[in-house]
Amino acid sequence: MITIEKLAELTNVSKSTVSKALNDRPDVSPATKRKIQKVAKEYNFMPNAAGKSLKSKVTKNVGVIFTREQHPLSNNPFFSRILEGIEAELAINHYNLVLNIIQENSVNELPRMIQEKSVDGLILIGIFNDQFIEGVLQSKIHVVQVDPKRDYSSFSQVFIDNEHGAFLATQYLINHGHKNIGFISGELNRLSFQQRLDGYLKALKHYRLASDKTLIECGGIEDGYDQVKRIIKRNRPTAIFVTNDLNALMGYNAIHDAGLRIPEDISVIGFDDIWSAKVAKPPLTTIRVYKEEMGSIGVRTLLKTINGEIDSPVNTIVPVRLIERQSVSKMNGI
Amino acid sequence: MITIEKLAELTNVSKSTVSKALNDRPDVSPATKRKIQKVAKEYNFMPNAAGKSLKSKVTKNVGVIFTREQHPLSNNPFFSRILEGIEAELAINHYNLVLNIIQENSVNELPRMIQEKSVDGLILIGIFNDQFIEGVLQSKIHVVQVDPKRDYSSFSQVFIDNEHGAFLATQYLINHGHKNIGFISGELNRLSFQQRLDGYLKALKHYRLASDKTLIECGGIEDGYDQVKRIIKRNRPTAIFVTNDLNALMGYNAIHDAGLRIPEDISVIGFDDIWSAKVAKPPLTTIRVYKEEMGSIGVRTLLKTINGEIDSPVNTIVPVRLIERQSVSKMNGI
DNA sequence: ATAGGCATCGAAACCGATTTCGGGAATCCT
DNA sequence: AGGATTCCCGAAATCGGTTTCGATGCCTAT
Repeated sequence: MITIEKLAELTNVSKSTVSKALNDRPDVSPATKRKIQKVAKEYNFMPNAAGKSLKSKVTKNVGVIFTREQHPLSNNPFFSRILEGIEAELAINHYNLVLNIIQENSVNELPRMIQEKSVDGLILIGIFNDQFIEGVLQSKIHVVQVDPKRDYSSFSQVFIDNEHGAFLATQYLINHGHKNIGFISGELNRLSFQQRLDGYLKALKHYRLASDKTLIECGGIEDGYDQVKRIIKRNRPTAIFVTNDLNALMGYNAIHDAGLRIPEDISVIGFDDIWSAKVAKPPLTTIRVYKEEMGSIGVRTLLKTINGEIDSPVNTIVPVRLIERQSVSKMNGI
Repeated sequence: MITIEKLAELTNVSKSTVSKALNDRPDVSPATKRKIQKVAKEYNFMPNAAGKSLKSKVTKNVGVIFTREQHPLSNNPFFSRILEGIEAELAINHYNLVLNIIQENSVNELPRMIQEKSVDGLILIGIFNDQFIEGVLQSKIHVVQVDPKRDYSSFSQVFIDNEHGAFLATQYLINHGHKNIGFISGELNRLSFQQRLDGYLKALKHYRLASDKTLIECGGIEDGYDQVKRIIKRNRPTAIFVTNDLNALMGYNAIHDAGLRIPEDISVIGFDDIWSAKVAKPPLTTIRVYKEEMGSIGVRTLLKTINGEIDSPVNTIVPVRLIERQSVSKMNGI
């Protein structure tokens, strides 16, 4: 492998001049600049990463940290989509992506890449304990949080428009004549679920429907099957808004097992628009979340703060959209 | 951030001694070793990655490269599972994971991480063109290929036991009384599909059933819906072996649209065991592939070759298992 | 002709680690 | 006691870049 030193010999200049030529610095004559760049290309020269970052303090790496709960992350359909968005955006900006997956509430030390100073910035997705956040904060590294489960005001954040999405979903059910609408979600201490509940309640209020606590099922062991089962037994709704597709599809089975049909007996609407939603029987009407875009936006704002174009945290909200399929029916008279 | 130089001042020794103490070299007295390590822990010292790898030539990074076709990789349910397996195994071995996703047949240059010498080894998943392979080869970097689509004999490889899995699936259908068994797969130039076809044919031969070309549908635009549709129209089988779950589930819809029931009219068996297979209606009987394990094995053999414990390529085949669910029925008389 | 200014280049320091090698002190052997 | 080992330790070189700053040569203005 060729080094800058060898290039200097080949072109009969000093290695400082080579460095300056390759970085297009002003104090090199256009002629020698061209000469050096030509030879560099010829020999397929690429500066050694370690040498470069040792002095310059920039690594051109960004760390991406996901947290998982018990279950493998792969079950989270957001994971790969967001990751792919992040990867693509980093690639076109010539940054490397260093991936880390950590246990949600493991109190282990900071990832090595932070302590070793081998990343210029960090993208966080998931739930992090205070100790972790504290450590990141005092490492002075640039951070943006994607789809935060709590409000981390010290970082730039990329949000899903949860409230609006939930509003759309609920509104859609209402417009189809449903008045008895169930709501199912995970723990409300996850920001996104709280916001989706807010959107649901807002839509009910807007259309002057009473909200009913027996129609709402949040948290506990988040299992669409059991949640749907309970809500059907307690107060038979004509439609259920399950705030993520994974549980909506598990809810499908609960509905079938109760001897009911979708959407004739019960309508279901989801949130996320994962792949399985499309091939489910019946295909699930849901709120689409632009996952790749979230990753891409996260990267773009991170790079801006790395480059000093942003000095204080900025929050951005990415829109959602209702995808109409076949899991919602019109009620009588509509 | 504290450096080795500062540590030297704090402990009143030279920085060479500090380095040796922290790396547990023999020529430092136990006493000073303890002293230095204590202070290092106290100040939370972590050696700078760039400085370390510049001289020592080891980066403690491994590159992971996936290829994708047109579709986003996220649609490939193997992606996240294998990746997660890789991540976990790298993490416990204190390696960083640098992720790259490239277009399947883009002739672009080698990923920067290779040219910059910022990884100690490479894990490849997918299809790579010859130019790429050539580049990797002459970069002298250590490589292992996971689930290869062709036989890259110059690298260590981790295979799925495709042939045996296909044999198991076909055998299972035969044991349930099916004689007219369809086979659907992607292009046979993908090694895994060829091997699955081999297993299918082997099982037919073993049970003395004739194979029938009109029952076999490989490649083209790989779309389970159309493939199943065609095969049903051409030669109505009582069971179909679709060699990946994704297409098997799309095939479900084709069967339904033809007015047929699963498994009463047509049995279906898949391959891969993706998440959706479990929640489909009916739940899909399939061959489980241990995806995390493949990633983990890939990493382990890579690290072994990095450490010089392996000098020539080694292939490992990871077993599969039949997961019995409800998409296959017994034929009359069984 | 001389001073000042500008463009171009290179020597050397530097970044933070590892590693080599030589020297001094302590210990061993006869 | 004297020589040979062994044990510890540090000075300095090294890895591959970047950056500072001074030197040189040429051009211009006076």
